[in-house]
Amino acid sequence: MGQGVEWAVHTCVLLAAVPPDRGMAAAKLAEFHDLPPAYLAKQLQGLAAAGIVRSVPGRRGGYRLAHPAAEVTVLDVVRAVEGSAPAFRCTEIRQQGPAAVGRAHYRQPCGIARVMWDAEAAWREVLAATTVQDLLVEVATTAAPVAIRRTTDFLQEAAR
Amino acid sequence: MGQGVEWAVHTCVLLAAVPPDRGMAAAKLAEFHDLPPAYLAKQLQGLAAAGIVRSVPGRRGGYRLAHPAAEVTVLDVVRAVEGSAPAFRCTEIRQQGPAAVGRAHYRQPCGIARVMWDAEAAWREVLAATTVQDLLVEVATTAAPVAIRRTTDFLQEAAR
DNA sequence: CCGAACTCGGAGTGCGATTGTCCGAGTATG
DNA sequence: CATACTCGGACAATCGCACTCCGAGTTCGG
Repeated sequence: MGQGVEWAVHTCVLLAAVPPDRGMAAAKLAEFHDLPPAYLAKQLQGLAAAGIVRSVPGRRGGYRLAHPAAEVTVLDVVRAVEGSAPAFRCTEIRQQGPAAVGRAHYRQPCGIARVMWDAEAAWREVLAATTVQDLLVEVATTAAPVAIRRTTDFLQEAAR
Repeated sequence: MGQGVEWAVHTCVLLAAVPPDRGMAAAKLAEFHDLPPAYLAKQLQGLAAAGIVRSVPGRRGGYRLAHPAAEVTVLDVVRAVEGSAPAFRCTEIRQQGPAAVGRAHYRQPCGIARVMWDAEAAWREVLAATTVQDLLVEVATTAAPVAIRRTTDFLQEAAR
């Protein structure tokens, strides 16, 4: 799993904490987590292309969530960054070798692939059950008061 | 996900089809699925190191399953080849940046990491629910009779 | 109306992991 | 005891990820 996933989810949670009609520049988003600004920008491009965030160009531009935080699941963010291709690729090696028979005889998909795909479906189901809103609420209720204060201070300074 | 996973699982299912006190050479295992012999040998080394298969050196040596096929889960095979490290690595970026506070304030693990790890746990659970024996039975009951015949012919010729 | 500064967007680069290959050490056989 | 066949680990090529930089576009201030 790529490193960018962690950054993207954290960034979306941060964006969920700014007022819905405000945005934040990519450089500020990177500064909040001390990340390489240029590379986070690349991830944000992926999020924008997937419709998770909306980019606003210009002098006071930046990024903002394209939809309410309660409607954005963790799965959406992961798929935007990592792509939606299944992790397991079945190359149908059962159709190769001395025991292979005509292609028409393999009507059902390979049992191994089915198990792998079922596992990935269970994985996606868990990720789809949690929204960015849920994550924000959890942080807001469990984080130390000092950390919350510093975050609000940062938001007041950096939000547009 | 690595390509070797598919090869390893298919190979274990094939090994489950040979009599328990017999084995098969790596070259023959590769020939059955038309795979690069040297690279499959590498995967088999991983399986042997993890205790999934047992290697027999010498003139009439080869590989055989180290345990009954009903006791080997797909998860075991995947972890032997891909490693048991979690796909998602939490680098604790919440502890970096201007809003970070002392390390002692982060008692609970990061909520994002928890969701990711829950998803991976669900993934592993599905993979652990299917054994190599299950896969072999499914192939034996659903494959075309011609394919089964060719497989048994191959086994009689290649098994040791 | 115009200049300027700041924003996003895509093209370009280095590195680590995976893929793939080879030859040597070891063992049961005849 | 010689041999032929096996596994085992050491050795390159390829691909995707991590990272950076500069140009196009837009809004703000004068």
